[in-house]
Amino acid sequence: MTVNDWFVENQRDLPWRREGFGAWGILVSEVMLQQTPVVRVIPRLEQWLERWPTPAALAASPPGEAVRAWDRLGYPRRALRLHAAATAITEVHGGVVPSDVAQLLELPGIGDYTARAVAAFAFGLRHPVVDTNVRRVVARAILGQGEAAPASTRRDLAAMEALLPHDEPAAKVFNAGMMELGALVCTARAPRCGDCPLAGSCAWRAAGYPEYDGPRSAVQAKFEGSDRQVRGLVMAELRASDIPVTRAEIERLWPDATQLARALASLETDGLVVADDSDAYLLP
DNA sequence: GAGACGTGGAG
DNA sequence: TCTCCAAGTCT
Repeated sequence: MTVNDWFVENQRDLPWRREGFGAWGILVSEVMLQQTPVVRVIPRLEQWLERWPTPAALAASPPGEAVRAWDRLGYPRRALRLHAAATAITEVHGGVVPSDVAQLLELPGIGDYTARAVAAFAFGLRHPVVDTNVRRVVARAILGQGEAAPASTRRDLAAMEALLPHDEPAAKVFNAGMMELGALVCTARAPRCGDCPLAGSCAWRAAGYPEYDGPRSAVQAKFEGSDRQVRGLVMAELRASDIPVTRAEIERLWPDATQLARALASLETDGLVVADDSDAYLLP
């Protein structure tokens, strides 16, 4: 069976796939989905779009409100960048999400994946879309490897380009289908090869599922005790407060004063936190 | 290219 | 309990 046929039959009913969802909604969904599971994105996305149905609406709110509404999706710099992207769309593109990949890449927080995802899914343009799912499916089905090598934009885009149907609508379905296949069937942990439309032609399966022996991506640093954890605690405190939080209150969040100061300073550098004139802290 | 950057669910 | 992983981006 082809990936496209499989997708038409087996795709999930996700909000951003609904007819007429809109480029802005798709852009927001793609940013929220960066490193964050679908199930956690859906409720937050719907609240977000109800409050900010257009880029101009978001741009008209303070950036801190975007950070607050981001809630616990993680990587709150994404919220700040999404706000900055909304501002750029409003001021530079007349409030209309651009369809051009190069223009999308100019927007804060929009990288190689998201730019092409928006161009392909919101505008139906034929661009290879490569995320972690696609890289894994290609690694297995085409290259015969159990895992994808560390990401390489040039190589990954070329590999997907070679597989992409020439026809524009078919290309859009194929992009979505490869991602969906990786998300539902060709999963990282325990792939369900019995349900895979590519089982008959899969190079990895044909080779007897050899163990992956290539270069591996770096293992994510331990979270417990990290600056990331401290930053997360500070941000949760600020999100929960309508008024500036005093330095003393923040210092109660973490026993290591040096590490806390470092985390707080990095949050200020990122623009996620602002200090007022009485050494209290708040969202921008 | 390596490393930083949140959060929470699954096995 | 602990490791892995989830539609990446930026420096």
